[in-house]
Amino acid sequence: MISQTAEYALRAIVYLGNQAGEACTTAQLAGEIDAPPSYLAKVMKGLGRAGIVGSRRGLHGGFTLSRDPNDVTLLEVVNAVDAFHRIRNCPLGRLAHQSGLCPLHRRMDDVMAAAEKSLQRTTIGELLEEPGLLCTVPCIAEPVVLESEAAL
Amino acid sequence: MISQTAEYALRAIVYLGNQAGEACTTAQLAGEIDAPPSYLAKVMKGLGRAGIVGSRRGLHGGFTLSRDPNDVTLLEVVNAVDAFHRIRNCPLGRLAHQSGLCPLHRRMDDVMAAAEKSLQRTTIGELLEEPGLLCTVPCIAEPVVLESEAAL
DNA sequence: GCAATTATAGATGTAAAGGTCCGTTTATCC
DNA sequence: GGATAAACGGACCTTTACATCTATAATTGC
Repeated sequence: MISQTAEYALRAIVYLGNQAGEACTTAQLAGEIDAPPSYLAKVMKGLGRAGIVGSRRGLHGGFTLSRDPNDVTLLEVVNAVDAFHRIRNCPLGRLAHQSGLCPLHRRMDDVMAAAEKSLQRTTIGELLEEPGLLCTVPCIAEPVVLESEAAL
Repeated sequence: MISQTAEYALRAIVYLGNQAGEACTTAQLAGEIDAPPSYLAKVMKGLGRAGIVGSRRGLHGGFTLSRDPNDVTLLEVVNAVDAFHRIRNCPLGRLAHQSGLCPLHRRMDDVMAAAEKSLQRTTIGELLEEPGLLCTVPCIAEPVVLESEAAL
């Protein structure tokens, strides 16, 4: 549902939203949100095409949020890089189900619909205003050493 | 979220649930639920290991539901073949978020949690009792000709 | 016991998602 | 204008999900 690509996109947008208009290069961003730099470049391209971020080339260039964070929903970000899929027709192509899915797929799509709506309800702005630290903004933060590793 | 593999598994279980104990071979099943036979064989193995279906080899063998359909949840079926993933720790491994996710991942996991719960609430039995035709039980059903194809 | 039928196991192939690399273009600084 | 720093575009590689194939083991009917 949320691909790795969408994860990167969301992290990047949240980070940019916190930067108050300061341009941020792909390399910087990649470091901050812990994404592979060259792949992130691709993801940012997608966000640019969708009009969510703007970009400037050359020295002191980089990416900025091009819209009000309160106006950008999580769903928009996800859809920009990796479209969210609802079940619109019977996956088996049954004629009898052209209008109206069977009970199974009705439920499945209900789940999808709820997820979609939930992503649409939340804006980047809301996340920025919430008290908790954003994990794209590490303060005291250090990489976690897992118990399994620590035991070695 | 729901992989192709999970789709096949759910279709198969729904179909078997409707067969009232009659054993069904992989080849038969594959035809009915429109899944690649040799791949379905693998999927069924997974369902067998999870104890959801039982199998018999040899002539007149095949698969049967090994439990009461009212007792098998959609989530169980999905988990049997392709575990459902929640966000339990900060994906960036931030120490500051070992207990409690950041606002972004809190939302993301909320979406997952809702989906998980929704899948857990519904049983195979409920689907079988619903009025609509199951699309794994084609009656009048013929493959749909899409408008885009019909226009050619 | 033999032939047919079926699940089981595992090796292999294919397609899509995830990820890297490099040359080109645009902008800035000196 | 030359050097540098960035996004851009596209070719390429890698990993994983999806799918196929073949051989083996269990079961049945004769």
